[in-house]
Amino acid sequence: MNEHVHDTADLTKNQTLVMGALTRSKGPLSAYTILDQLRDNGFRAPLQVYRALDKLVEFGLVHRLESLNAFVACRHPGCDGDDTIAFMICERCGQVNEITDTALAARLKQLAGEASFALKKTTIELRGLCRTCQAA
Amino acid sequence: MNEHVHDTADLTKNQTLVMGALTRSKGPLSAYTILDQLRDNGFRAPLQVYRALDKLVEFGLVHRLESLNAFVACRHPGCDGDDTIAFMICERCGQVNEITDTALAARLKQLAGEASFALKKTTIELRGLCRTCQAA
DNA sequence: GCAATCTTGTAATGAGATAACGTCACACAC
DNA sequence: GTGTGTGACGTTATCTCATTACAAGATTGC
Repeated sequence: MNEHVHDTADLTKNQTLVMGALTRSKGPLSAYTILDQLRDNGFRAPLQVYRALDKLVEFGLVHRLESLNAFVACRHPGCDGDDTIAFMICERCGQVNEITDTALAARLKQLAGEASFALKKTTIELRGLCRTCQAA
Repeated sequence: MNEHVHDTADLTKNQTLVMGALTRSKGPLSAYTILDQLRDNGFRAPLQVYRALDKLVEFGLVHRLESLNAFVACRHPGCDGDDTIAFMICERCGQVNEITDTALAARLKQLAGEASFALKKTTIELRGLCRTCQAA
């Protein structure tokens, strides 16, 4: 199986529907919000959404935001398999900005190394106000 | 009200009980686990725990781990009000290591600044295996 | 005393996630 | 083409996490 699929061609029907909902959305969506949006497409139970989300996250097409219990479509321009992604989440408009930074990733890796910690997954989520929302 | 209380003297009864449960624990606890542990002390409803936790987090005595939906007592040696804390969470034994690093905090602050993002709260959680658990 | 405020207790409910079951469709060996 | 394995799908029930809403005490200041 491909390590980092960015091709929506080989997605299943449910995965395509969930991916579509996330892509259409301007911000992150909860699994239950997705479920509601897809009721007309035959979705009836949370598990249908969660199963699709699991796969999409595995493919790297979708990210999970731990601090929101929600999911976003990957908008990272050159999503080159980097798994150290920082998210800037605006608490007012809900927009999410995806950032990768080599210095940041390197420092985290070094800190883990110093503690002899075998790093598997990194979660970095910044909460605050985006540029446009600070005016209001 | 004090910005960063590290004195358990002025806690209410419920806050003291919840703090005690977290301090006794080797790892993070969920709100409902705390509830179960405090049933003998008169706790009957989740809200009693959540209210205490809210305050303890506000005081800086307790941290919330977003990726676990759980809480840990602050073990940071010189907890000097730094709000950029990274957690290393062992997925095997559940132990949590608290880390502050000025380089890391500075880089995040800079990234936020470059995006004109008004940073309010930072969540950094590293999942993996601690030194001792890698042997097994 | 008495009002203002904070903490508490309780019940009910909302929101997020998974377990356990069975079915279906497809690929591939034989 | 029959059998078998595998992966996706559907449904129900259940579990965990968190909050809303309302009432009752407790504490402080005047």
